[in-house]
Amino acid sequence: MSSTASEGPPWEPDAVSALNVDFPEASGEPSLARGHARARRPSIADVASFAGVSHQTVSRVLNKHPSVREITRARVLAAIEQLGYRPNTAARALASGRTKTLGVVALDSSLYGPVSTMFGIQSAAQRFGYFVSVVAVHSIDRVSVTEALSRLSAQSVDGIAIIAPFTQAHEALSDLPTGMPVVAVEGDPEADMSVVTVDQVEGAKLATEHLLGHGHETVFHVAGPEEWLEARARVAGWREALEAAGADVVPPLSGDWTSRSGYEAGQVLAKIPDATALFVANDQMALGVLRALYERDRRVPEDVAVVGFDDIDESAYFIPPLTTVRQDFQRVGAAAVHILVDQLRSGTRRQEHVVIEPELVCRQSSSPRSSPATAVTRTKGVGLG
Amino acid sequence: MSSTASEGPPWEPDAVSALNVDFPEASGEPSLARGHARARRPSIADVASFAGVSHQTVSRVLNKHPSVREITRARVLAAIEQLGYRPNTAARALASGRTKTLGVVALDSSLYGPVSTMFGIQSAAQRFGYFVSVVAVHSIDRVSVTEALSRLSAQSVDGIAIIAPFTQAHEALSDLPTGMPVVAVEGDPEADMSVVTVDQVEGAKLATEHLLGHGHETVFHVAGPEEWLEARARVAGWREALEAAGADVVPPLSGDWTSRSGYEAGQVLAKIPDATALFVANDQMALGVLRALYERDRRVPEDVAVVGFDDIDESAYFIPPLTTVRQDFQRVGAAAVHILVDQLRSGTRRQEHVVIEPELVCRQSSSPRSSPATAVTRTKGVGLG
DNA sequence: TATCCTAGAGTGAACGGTAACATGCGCGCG
DNA sequence: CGCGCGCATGTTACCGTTCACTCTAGGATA
Repeated sequence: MSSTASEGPPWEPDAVSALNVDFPEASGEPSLARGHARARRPSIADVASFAGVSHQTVSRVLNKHPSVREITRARVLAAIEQLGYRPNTAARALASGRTKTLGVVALDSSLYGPVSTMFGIQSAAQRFGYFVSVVAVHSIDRVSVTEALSRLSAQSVDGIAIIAPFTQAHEALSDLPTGMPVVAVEGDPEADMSVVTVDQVEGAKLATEHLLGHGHETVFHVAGPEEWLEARARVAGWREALEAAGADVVPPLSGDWTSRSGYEAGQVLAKIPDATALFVANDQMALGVLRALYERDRRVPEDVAVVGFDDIDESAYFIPPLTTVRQDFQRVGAAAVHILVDQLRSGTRRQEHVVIEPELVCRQSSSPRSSPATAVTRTKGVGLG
Repeated sequence: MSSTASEGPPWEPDAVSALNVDFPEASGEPSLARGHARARRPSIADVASFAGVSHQTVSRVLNKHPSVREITRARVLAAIEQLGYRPNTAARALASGRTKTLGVVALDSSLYGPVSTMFGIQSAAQRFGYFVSVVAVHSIDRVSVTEALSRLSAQSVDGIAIIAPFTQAHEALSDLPTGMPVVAVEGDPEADMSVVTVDQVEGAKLATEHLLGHGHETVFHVAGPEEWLEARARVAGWREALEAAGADVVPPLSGDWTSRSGYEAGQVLAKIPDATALFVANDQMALGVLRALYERDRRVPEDVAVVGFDDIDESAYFIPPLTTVRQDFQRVGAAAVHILVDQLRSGTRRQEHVVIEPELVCRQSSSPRSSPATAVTRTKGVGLG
């Protein structure tokens, strides 16, 4: 009768039913609890006998097998709805070997990049009907990563994403079962596995060229920890841009991503008269740098221009608002999931390298001071070159 | 013979074996991959026949059943080690009904508090041998939360923690199957379920009293969004402190936790000459406030004293360094997991309310300016009363 | 018209564990 | 000395799906 509703069972991630916010509150069918009937959850067999078909037919409907007559399909779906049936993931996993779960290895820190990436992965996975199981590691030594992978593999996840931008992480991956799809997020593009990265080199170039374009002789750099691939790539991009412009390359200072380390680097840089343009490898450190400059009465941007990296939410409200390089972590996460799902579907294990382009966001910290009101709201990359 | 090694199988979270970083690299037993033998993973039956016992005996060893002779136990463990056996979680879940997985409903944002809590939960869960499955929600309307719970319940997690500090979240919980242990993190202490909270009222009082102690007539407040219980509790604590001191209660402004909203509030407050002391409901907003005050040439702390809430990593490097209230999210997460695991073990569903005390961290933004060097490093709550 | 193929449906056996019950054996007790 | 009890172990039945077959009817093909 009312065949206008979306096809397929209600728990499936389905673009149509996702939009269908038509919530029949008054309906007799309770959403999660079976209400008064304290019996066990209905199984596929219950559905089968209720619909008058074999359990296998129900299974076929559930898995969208083509050779099921439309009328039968409808009867089964009706039975499913009636009984409030939900498939048992454990049983499904046992029988099929697939868990519909992706594992994520994430660094146990509130760093903006990793966290945003994790949520990006989570939301993309959800769209594809996958669960996400997170294992956090305190540090990315090989032992920790191996142990994390071991946990995930014990849980027999279908695929693994590692947000652990270290070379060591790649080594640990080598002793994973070979069948398991893996993607390294912000990993080494040279590694022999699928990788999703933001083009850090390009981002660093954008930042450096932007500063050079304002007439600075050269650009000083506060780098991230050497173990981080991102930190290295940003150094490389910065160096390339300087060399291309024939500018001096002053050895970079290096921090550990924290505001504290940025502050310390800033204290050094504030004493160098020539340091009129700074490219800082992330926004947190840039905050520390700004503070150090402020304490030494070096005005930003008049005396020193500063550019950060990441575009954290707060950077538009630093003093002064920070010019920075934005990375679209949502897309990074989505790309990672795409790769895993593709490999899962096709069964192939080809290596894919997705590169996402960053974007320069110009604010006051790198340009002659303009009126505050406009400067604060103007966050899109308005070229000043 | 060599009974000095840790008891029990190697994958178990075991304090002893966790410390045992004695990594026999040269051992013939591959850690994850079965190496050349491309056969399927060994099952409990393989272990049983290898050890010359029944599969049930193996199961008993795995589950630490008491009545297994020591010698048998050793034989089984040896077989397990030999074959590199790892239990199949899906099969275990199917047979036992328990998945050893905790579900976490988290807000899809990089807000410091929720993220830190999530990692706190993750690491505590890991200690207890539980996996963590995360479902992110974009907002905490009832529909989103219900859907998130539905996903977790489909995955048949053993227990659920909700980091969603809204009253609506509680409503959604009501249609969960009644058997499922649930804990609300930063939830409503009045709700009829287990709750872990930081004492927000107390934290707000600390902040307010601190400011009053510096001789300010009254304290203005920039609150968080009204839907957030934490925001409300902070308002309540602030109000209580003011009333206890007989100070005026000026209606609070309210923001949405972002620096932007703090900036907007700050623009208003900067115009009010009486506003010499501000308590801002989180550090991000405080950043925006500081910036607005800076633009209007209101000096902090000389003209206006500011106190934030959360103690994010960056707040020590704001201009000036921010006095704020620290919450120990690691402990919050641990407490939440404790409650769930307790309920799981005992089978009871008693309500527990754990309250964690916050701590005031004094920095320059609220006190007469001292020398920068000491002020930056002094982060512990040094009373200035 | 006899034969083959295919769509649609059913049957029984995995999948890898846990749980309940059965068995054998040594030992204390009336 | 027979009985019952508890320990150590084995046997068998699930748990809820998917998978590899089988079966059947009807249409195309020769």
